Amino acid sequence: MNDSALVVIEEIRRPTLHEEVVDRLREMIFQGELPVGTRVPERELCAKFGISRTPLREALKVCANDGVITLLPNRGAWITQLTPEDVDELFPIMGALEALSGELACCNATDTDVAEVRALHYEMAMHYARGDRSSYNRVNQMIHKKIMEIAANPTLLHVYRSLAERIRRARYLANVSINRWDAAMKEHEAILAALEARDGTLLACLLKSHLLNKREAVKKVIREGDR
Amino acid sequence: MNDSALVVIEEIRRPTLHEEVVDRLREMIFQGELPVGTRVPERELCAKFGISRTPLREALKVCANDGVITLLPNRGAWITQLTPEDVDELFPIMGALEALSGELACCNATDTDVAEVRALHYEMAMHYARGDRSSYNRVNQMIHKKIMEIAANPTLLHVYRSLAERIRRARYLANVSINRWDAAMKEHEAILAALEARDGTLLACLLKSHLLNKREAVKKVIREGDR
DNA sequence: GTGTTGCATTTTGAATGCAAAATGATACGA
DNA sequence: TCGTATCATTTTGCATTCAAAATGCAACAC
Repeated sequence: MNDSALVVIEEIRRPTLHEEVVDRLREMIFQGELPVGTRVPERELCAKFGISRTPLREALKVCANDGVITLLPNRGAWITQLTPEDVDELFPIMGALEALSGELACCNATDTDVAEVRALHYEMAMHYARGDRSSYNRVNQMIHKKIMEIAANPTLLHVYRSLAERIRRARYLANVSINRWDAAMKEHEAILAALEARDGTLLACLLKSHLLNKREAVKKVIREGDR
Repeated sequence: MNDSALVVIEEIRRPTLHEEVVDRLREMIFQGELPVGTRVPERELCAKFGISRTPLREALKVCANDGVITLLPNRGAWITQLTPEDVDELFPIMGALEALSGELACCNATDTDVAEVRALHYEMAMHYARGDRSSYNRVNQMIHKKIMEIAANPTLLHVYRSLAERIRRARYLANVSINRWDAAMKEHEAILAALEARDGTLLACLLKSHLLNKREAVKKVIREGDR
């Protein structure tokens, strides 16, 4: 057999319906189309997606396992309403994971990686200078995502994502009305410096506290009842 | 209405079939009844459990999301075969989470809590002295579980469990032939001391390295092809 | 008017049915 | 003999169906 040409071809991937539906559900919850604390309109969603109940219900089980949806036996599926206590549980965990991503990133980072983060950092600083919060937030996320990528631990990314998904909307809403922008920007300068210095311990520490600083803002959003 | 008598009654909980099946599958994988790397015999399991395919398949989606099972579209469900790389990804994450549990435990621990851990520690020391590995391992797990409980973060416990599930069998097999028993026992003495001193940072550090010390043993088991 | 009971309707959980895809076996050709 | 093509069989993904449970409402008793 000829093994010269085809070395590594990316596997053809056809997502099954339920996987697709999991993504759609998450997105709809984030967008507020499925408001927190309400019942999932099973029949309606089946119609909207043009599918039967089976794949939708499979997706609901998966989301329930991730905590995004709460399944009340015989009483339907509900969009999980986070409590402030949930947030207090989630943030330290995400903090620990983000800290780990920083540690690992410092071990792995090539000069190119660091340059990429630096570029993103300045792009973000630009939006900060212009007072463009929306773009700032977008690039901000890209930086954290990039650090996770440099950490090169797909499992870590998966775990982090599944936790982050639970507070994604509240976090977004909290970011819209960011009220410690100057402080956050300063923190990001320290984060970049730590990465450039490959100081894993420091970067871990910075990322952790940077995240924890958002906790109260997110709790506030949740207490104010979303919207 | 009379609200004097019924204050808090525990909710009646009837697990749905798919939840039950998730637990059964995990247990069967741990026991080696469903050997790693093999296909899940869907039809056979339905018969064995006396259920139809629907709840079984729902359970498979959930397990797949947790990484215990791998779903190949149109080609069935397979018991995930961990690679040494997977282990290298998993251990740092679990280390970070276990470290967090130590930190939190130091914040929360009452004297009663510490006394309970101390008692477990001595029980474990007893089994160590008698060379009873099986009992040692059992009590060992109880100590780590107790620290997680003291940390009082159910979400943390859930995340940790779902990761631990993936290497549960390999970890168990590695423990059976533990070869650094003396060192592990010493580490546990330091762990107890740190908890008694409520030194969260130290305890975090100890728990993390204690766990990481098991990594190579687990990888060895995996490379040797289970069994 | 308030609260309970019984019944019709809706929703849920799980079994079954069916079409598409994958698998395996056999026949055929180089 | 080795490889390819064809076709029957099995397995999978999803839709549909059905029984059990929950919900909503009206009739009734107090």
